[in-house]
Amino acid sequence: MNGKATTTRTRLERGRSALGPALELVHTGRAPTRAVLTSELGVTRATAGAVAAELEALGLIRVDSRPGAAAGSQGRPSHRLAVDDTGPVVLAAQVHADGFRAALVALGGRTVATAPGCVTVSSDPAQVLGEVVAEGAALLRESGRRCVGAGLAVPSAVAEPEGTALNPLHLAWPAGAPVRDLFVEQVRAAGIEGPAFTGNDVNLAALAEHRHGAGRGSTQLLCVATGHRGVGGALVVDGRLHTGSSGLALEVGHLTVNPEGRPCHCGSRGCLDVETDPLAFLDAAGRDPGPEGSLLEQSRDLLRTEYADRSVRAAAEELIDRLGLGLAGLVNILNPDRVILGGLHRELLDADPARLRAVVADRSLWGRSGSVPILACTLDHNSLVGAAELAWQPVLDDPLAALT
Amino acid sequence: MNGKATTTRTRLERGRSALGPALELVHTGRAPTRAVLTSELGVTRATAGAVAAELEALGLIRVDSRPGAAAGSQGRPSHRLAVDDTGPVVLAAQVHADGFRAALVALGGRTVATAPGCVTVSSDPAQVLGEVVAEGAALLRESGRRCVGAGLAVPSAVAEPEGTALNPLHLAWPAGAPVRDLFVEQVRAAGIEGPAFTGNDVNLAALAEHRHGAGRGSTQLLCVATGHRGVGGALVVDGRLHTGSSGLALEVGHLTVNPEGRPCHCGSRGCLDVETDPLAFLDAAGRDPGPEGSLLEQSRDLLRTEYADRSVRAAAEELIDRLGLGLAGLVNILNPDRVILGGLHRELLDADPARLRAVVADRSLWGRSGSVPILACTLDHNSLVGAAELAWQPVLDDPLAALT
DNA sequence: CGGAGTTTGTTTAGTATCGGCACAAAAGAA
DNA sequence: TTCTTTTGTGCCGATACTAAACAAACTCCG
Repeated sequence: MNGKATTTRTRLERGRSALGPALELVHTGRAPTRAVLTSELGVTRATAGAVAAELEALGLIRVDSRPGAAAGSQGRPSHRLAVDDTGPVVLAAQVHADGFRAALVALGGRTVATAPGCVTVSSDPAQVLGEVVAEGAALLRESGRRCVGAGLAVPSAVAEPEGTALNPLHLAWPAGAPVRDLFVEQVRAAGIEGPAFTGNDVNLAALAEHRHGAGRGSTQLLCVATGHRGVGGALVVDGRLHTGSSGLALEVGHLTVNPEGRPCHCGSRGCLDVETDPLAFLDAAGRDPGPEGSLLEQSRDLLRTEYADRSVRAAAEELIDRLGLGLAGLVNILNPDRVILGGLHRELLDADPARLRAVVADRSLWGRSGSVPILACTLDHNSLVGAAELAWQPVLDDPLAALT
Repeated sequence: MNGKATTTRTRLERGRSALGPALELVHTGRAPTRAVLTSELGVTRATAGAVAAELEALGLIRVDSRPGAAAGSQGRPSHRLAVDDTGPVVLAAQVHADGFRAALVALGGRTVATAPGCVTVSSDPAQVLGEVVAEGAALLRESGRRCVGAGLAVPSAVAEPEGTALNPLHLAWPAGAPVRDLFVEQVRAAGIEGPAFTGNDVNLAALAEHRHGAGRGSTQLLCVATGHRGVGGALVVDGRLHTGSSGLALEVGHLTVNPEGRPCHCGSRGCLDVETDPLAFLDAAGRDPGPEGSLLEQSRDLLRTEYADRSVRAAAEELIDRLGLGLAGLVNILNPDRVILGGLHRELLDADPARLRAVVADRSLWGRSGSVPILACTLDHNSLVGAAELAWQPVLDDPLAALT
């Protein structure tokens, strides 16, 4: 079978071209069987069989030819496809306002090991990245797995192609810190194999939700989220992040949603950033930020336990109206087929979904684009999973080239 | 050579895969010689030669092997490539507030025949489209050329996949008119060969500018224009129109650029639509729209001949500031690498480029994304050329399949 | 229980689209 | 003229498929 030990000249350069798409289908759960793989790829059964066999030989997927559960329909049951649990992993890392976290993530977005994370954050990016990579390296040693890449999520816009963090506001890092180079450096220093990538956390969360969460099947996915301070946005078009020409697309924080609103550091007033983040919510509800828990946690607790309180409810409705205005503007410009909200925005959606949807529909230009589904994100640690997606991407693009 | 009269089973289905990219390179002028084609395609000289020969055999391009002008460098001079002037054409049609126009457009965006157009516009879309298609059919008969498709530009958002005009405001057409189907019907009735497509005029103008005008080489091109009433936007990403999930992306007219501004039919105030279009300019300059010429022509005359007038200059500066605010919002969300302005916006840019660039830079989040080049469009009738691009697209995607 | 029908996997043969290589052709430079 | 540089062309083989026939594994129905 596939005596492929012959001359592999062009194989190494271009690979089997259906290999990448096939792996992506299995990776995202869209090809549970070989028969589905055949139709999704639009190739013959012979080709799909060869591709699946080659991916299995690479240790990336498992082809289960045993009968298994009845398929439900008649005809010969199809071989089941699944990512290989014992295959290679990538190192995923995330830095946020309250600490950092490292994890090993297998194909399919499955987290196979997580370090507890840390709550002390230094103002020196190199030190923080060194610590998080060290945790990842420890996980790798324990697991004994092969590592094929690393990804890092940071709460800041990351300029391409330089890989610099332009506004790491709540990390106390210097603006313009070369996070990508620093991360690559630390990964190399720790002896971890494979390429290393860096991206904005909301962008990566959107990527993760598109592949493994509430965004599956969407072709134009808009994601908006707020974690601690400020608001992030992301757009996934046909399965790829829309990063703009220099990685700065979807910086939605300075859409005006309240002309007489709070002053913003950008010089304007009533920006989405300062009108719909957790601090704005606590402020609108007349609460002072307490010492316990992050701003997001305090806001979430308030929304979930004291929603009956008049001031809490009024604050929620005010934020929902502002958020809806911003979303409507984005919907008019981007025309997504799905919107996913994260962080506090997800909590606001849960609190009063009808109100948010009504505001968006009212301010959208046409009924249909205004009736775009607005959903809550569904993955835990979606930025972390998204960082792993970044690292997996070369493998998904060309498995043969990436693993040799 | 290439005795290709054998079995053409898969050829008909998939075509030579480098054929489309090669034709696109010649079409957009990025492959003036066969040597450049070789490097641009990233294939061997042998492959590029075969591809060029096949495109010549199809009657799409001409390969000029005569010495010609000295190449400037040493070595054997490369064969020159050009689109075939005598090859097939597409029918391009445009409907706007002041009339309609039909033309025949060859590869390379060259208009080979134009009908004078008409100034009377009926409120019945079928009648207008029938007349413009009839003019196109007459041009075709005169020219004796082969027609491989037709494209139509309309001043309205066109919903996909239905092909309906959602807001044909200044045509007095009913909202939701099925323009795509009507156009296809008229094209079929006139006996014109090939598929027929319909698109928004600003979208198509952006496509044309990207391929043949000021947008060449851009990977993320933002285009904003205003012709008569209202403002249109378009985004071309990696050479393809970004239409959103249902064709409604880049409907930028209702960005708020002046919270205390003019009321807009959308229910809000100070929208880009009503703050930066020709009517807004005439209003700001204290002039009543006259009976002679379109609003755009009147505005242009005023700007070019009476810019010294205090009221005209003040009006221009007011509109520039509003437009800059809107552009800055779009730049923050889309992060384009180039911005092209059309219609009155182009005139405003010409009137005071420094002011407009300063406003955009000031309201953009980071210096670099704010310093995006802002240029005037360079093509005459760019919507018409864009409509032709739409019709050429199947040929550019797969020349063999499209011509058989 | 057993055949018919259905769906999927596998084998074999064939082919389109390239890459690699050697050589020829057309220019400038020495 | 001769050498060097650059480009075009013919030939061979490899890759990644398709097509078609056959085999396998299940359901359905009598």
